[in-house]
Amino acid sequence: MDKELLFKQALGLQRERVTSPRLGLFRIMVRKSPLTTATLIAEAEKLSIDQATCYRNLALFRRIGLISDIVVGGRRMVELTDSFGAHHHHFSCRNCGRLIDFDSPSLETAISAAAADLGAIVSSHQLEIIGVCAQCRGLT
Amino acid sequence: MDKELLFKQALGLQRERVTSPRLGLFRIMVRKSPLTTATLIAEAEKLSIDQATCYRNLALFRRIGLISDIVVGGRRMVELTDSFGAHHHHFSCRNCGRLIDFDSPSLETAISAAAADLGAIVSSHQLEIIGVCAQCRGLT
DNA sequence: ATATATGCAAAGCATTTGCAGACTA
DNA sequence: TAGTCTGCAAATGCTTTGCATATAT
Repeated sequence: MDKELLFKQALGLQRERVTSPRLGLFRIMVRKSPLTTATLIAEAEKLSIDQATCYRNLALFRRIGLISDIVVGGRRMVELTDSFGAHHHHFSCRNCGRLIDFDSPSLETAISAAAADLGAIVSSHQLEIIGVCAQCRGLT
Repeated sequence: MDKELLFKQALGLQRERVTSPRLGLFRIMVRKSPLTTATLIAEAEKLSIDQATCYRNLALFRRIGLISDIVVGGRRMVELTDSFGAHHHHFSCRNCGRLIDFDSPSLETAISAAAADLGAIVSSHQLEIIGVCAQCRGLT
């Protein structure tokens, strides 16, 4: 369950090298996922990691399934896949912009059922709900 | 139920003008939604609509809720919102790249329930399932 | 008639690429 | 050591903006 170990193993399995910039980028992501490329690049710069290296490794991480691209609250972001955290979905508040992670077993069931209806096999899925959060509704 | 009429009304309600480039862009979208900005710009060019006009109107359409940004099959796209078609979700086949629209009442129920658990009100939601389609599985 | 939208061209960001040196396995 | 990865800098691509003219209401 050690994320960095999983990360190194994932690279190893693909015959990809474990380098210090790669580890640095991964740590930033663990800390900030989901994040924009701009944020990643800004954080990476503090560690003297070049932006070309950021983009090259984003492509690599994507290729080997470590991250996925999502749109939350209308902004493009990159997020570590479920391998590095509990599976979850996003609720995005259109009033305060807050992002809330959540999960629901019955939702998962419904998703599997929908895919089964199509005769398809699911490898992953992502859901975003946009609305107004409890706090903004004054329920808190 | 005439889409163009709805479109004109939506603009009118916001005190936005109905212009020929706007109508042209809308028609392209009705025909190709979901599409990439690159596709939109390419189609628009055939109608002598400038790319600056594309971007300015994409921003407008987004602002008044006519389109939304999604990521399908790892590609950023723009899609007409439910006002202009039946509500649906996307299934994207990782093998053949095919995009299948689907909807499922029990899924909708599960989504509402999940939001209710958060104390939130839903204004919209979007789901993408990635997997292998029936045809690629040889079930067809 | 008046305010807004458009096309064109230029500016501003974001992303990718070429290359020589640094580093992993 | 051999082959890959990195930083740097330049190139490319995507999106936004300024301005004079055209257009919708």
